This record gives sequence, C-alpha cells and structure tokens, in this order.
Amino acid sequence: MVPIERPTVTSMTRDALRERILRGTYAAGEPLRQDAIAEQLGVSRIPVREALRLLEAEGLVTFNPHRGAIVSSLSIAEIEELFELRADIEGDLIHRAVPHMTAEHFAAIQDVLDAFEAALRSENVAGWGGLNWQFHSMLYAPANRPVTMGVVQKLHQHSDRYSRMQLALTHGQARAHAEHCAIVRAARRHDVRSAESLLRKHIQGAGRALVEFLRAQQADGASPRRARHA
Amino acid sequence: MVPIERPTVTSMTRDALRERILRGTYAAGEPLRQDAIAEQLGVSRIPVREALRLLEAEGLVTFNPHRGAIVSSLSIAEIEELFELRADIEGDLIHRAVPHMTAEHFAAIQDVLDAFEAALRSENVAGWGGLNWQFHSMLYAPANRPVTMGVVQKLHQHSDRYSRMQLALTHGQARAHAEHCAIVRAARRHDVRSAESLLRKHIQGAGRALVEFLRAQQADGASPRRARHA
DNA sequence: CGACCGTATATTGTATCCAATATGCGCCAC
DNA sequence: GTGGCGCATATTGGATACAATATACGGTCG
Repeated sequence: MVPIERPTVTSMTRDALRERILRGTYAAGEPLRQDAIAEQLGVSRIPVREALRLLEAEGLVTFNPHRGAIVSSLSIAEIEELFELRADIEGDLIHRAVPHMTAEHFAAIQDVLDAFEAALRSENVAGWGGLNWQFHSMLYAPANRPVTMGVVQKLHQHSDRYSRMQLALTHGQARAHAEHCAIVRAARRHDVRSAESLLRKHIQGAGRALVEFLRAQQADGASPRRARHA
Repeated sequence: MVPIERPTVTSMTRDALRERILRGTYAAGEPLRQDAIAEQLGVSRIPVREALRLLEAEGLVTFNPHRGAIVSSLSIAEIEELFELRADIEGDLIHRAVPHMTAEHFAAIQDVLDAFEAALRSENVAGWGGLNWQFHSMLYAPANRPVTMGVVQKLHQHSDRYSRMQLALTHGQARAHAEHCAIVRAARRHDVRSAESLLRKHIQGAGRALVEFLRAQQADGASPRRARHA
C-alpha cells in the first residue's frame, strides 16, 4: 500500500512550474523571478523558492547565487548523450525485467498502451509525457531495481521535455507507439534479446530524431538565448 | 574557467549536514528536527529547510510531509543494486575515457593517488571520501560525458556513505588503493579492456565486501531502527 | 476493560519583513 | 571621449512570526 499524496503549497507550486517548463511556457535560459511567480500563483515566495530548489534537483532549473534561477538547458551534445545513457540503462533494465513478466504485468502495460493510443487520436500532447513514462516504468518494474529506476525517472524527465516538442511537430508519436507495441510483443514471447534490442533502437532513434530536429531548428537562426546548465 | 564559489548560509548548512550524515553523526532513519539543527548551527530554519531539500535531491534524506525529514537509508538489496549500477555505468565511462587520456591526465591522476596514499598512511578517513570521488571522476573526465558524470556523482555520494564505515573498519582502503593503481597502469598501456575489467571488479568487489559487512553487522542483532527511503 | 474520540502539544508549512548582494546608470577624472 | 568609481534599484537570501497539520495522551462511552 502506497501512502496517500498529501499536497502542500510547495508541491503544487513545483508541479505547476514543472508543467510550464515541460510545456515550454518558460523557455530554456529564461530567468524565473520568484516574486513574479509567487504573485501569479497566489502564494508567497517561500514555497516558490522551495519548489525551484526541487526542480533544480530534477535538473530542470539552475540556480546562480544572488542572481536567481533560470530554466536549464542542455547542449545538443548533452541531449545526444542523455539518450545514449538511457538506451544503455534501460536496455539493461528490460533485459532483467522480461523474464519476470507475468500476465498481470502485460495486462497493465496493455492498458497504458491503449490510453496512449487514445491520447494519440485526440492529439492530447500534454498527457503524452506522463503516459510515456508510465509505459516505460511498467516495462521495467518486474526487474525490481528501485535505485536504477530512480535514475531513469530523472533522465526521462529531462528527455521528455525535449521529446515533447519534437514529437508534437514531427508526428513521432505514432512511430513511438508502434515501437512500443513491437517491444511488448517481443516481451510477450519472452524474447529477451529482441525486446532489449528493440528498446535500445527505440530510444536511440528518438534521440537521433530529436537531435536532427534541434540542429535544423538551430540552423534556422532561431537560436534562443543560450544558458548552459551548471 | 569555473565560476568562483560564493557561499551562502544555505550551502554551508547543506555541507555541514551532509558531512554529518556521511560521517554517521546522524544515523540512518534518524529524524532531523529543523529547529534543533537551526539552533545548533546558529541559523534560522529557512536555510535548514532548503539544505534538507538539497540533500533530499542527493538522496541522503527523505521528506515526509508534515512529519519532517529523516536520514534515508537503503536496504541491503538496494546497496547491492547501487554498486552493480555503478559498475555498469562507470565501466562504460572508462571504456570511453581511456583512448582520450593524455600525459596531463595521468599526471593529475597520479597526484590524487599520491594524496590518497598519504591519507591512507595518516588514517585520514574523512578525506578519503573526497579523494576517492576525485580519483574516479578524473579517470572518467576524458570521456567527456557530463550528463553521465552527474549521475555517477550522485551514485558515489550514496555509496561513499556506506563505504566509509566498511573501509574504515576492514582496512579496505589499502586494497582499494592497490586496485586504483592497477587500473591506472592498464590505462597507461591504453589497454581499454583491462582497465574496464579491473574497474568493474573494483566496484563490484567493494560492493560485495560492503554487503557482507552489513549482513554480518545485521546478524549481530545490532539492527538500528529501519526507515526506508521513499 | 477496551476502543474510540477529542484535545493538547510538538513540529512542520507559509507569510511577512528586513538585510545582503548584484546589476546598471551616471558622474567624474584623466 | 573613455575608463573607472560609486550610488541607486531590483532581486534574492535570511530571520521572525503565525497558521496548519500530525502525534500522543487522557477521558469517556460501550
């Protein structure tokens, strides 16, 4: 049994800010003025500061002492690395998970896949990020590797932020969904090697597509202000 | 050029608390009363709270809404997993790093090794943790993988906490030092496979020794209060 | 005699207020 | 005219004070 979520102003502020950063409402490199945010959300600055610190921990925000927080951004090289790292770690996870998968696991995974397809049809971009993580985490859950899962969740947080824009613009969601289904089919056959290989290709492919997209965008001269992540 | 460190009360509080947790002054599962800490350090509760949040991000403490923070602890299974994960990620890092190592890298690494040996002789347990991370991070730096390095640093933070007690009590430091030297020798030969293999064994061995140590300690009935990490 | 409910206390969560620091502009000297 | 110094302002960092929530104890009812 999991303890019920008891929301505090800080946690709600954190969620609100995270959503805005992920949606791109606050662009990368943009400064996050504490009092402005506090006023917008109708709270005091204290929970805003704590929320920003939490987001710093998640890597979404970077603090400069006495100068405030900015939306952190990764260089294209770092994004590339991020997806390579994910492919490695998650490949290992699914490798460990597949042998332990039961009918219940597959049923739960199928539910998420269905929800994903529904979101795809209704073009619900916002819901996509959450469902994607749900899918991946359920896929790895049978591996029973809580520490690794914690790491992966943070990496996902980062990559989702960039994935969202790319997928929304290039119709990558349909492809992602198809690849998800293929991975699950391999897992159902208990074909460990195929499942791992498909997953790795899935992640690497998404990374490559994203990097390509970003390079093209950058070449357009639409270079937003740069602000490197500490 | 790296921006100079501009200390704030929050960051100093964070460092003080981290040191205490790492040293074991605050045992695992122990509740961290904000006002008590604030009074001890002669600051108000605000920086204490922020420091605790930062440490939460590092995984050293766990927050329970309205019930406060406790020193987080990992189960033995999780510690085992932690070291396996480290072996995987760091193995990959050194694999990438060795081909790019230059004479300057080796010189810098040798300095750390020497400092390590000095610390070993003077039985400076406190300095050990920092030097160990310095050694490992310099070993991986030529791989130029900043995102992965960030992940690894956090994993080290965790494992160092447990390593310290084990190494201090079982004279594992000498062995660790010898293994470090062997890894560097392989790297100097540009023998990628050996370096990676030695590193993996180094980490896995440390993990196994630690787990053994913890199991023995636990069997002694000296089981401290359990408080699982969320 | 036991279980449940209410209140009292301790602790965290949040707001308001003050201090310290960074940035930008204008003035002055050279 | 240009470079540097100093003040003004905006913004964050920190302290104090207050509100909300959780735990524990004791009383009461079944």
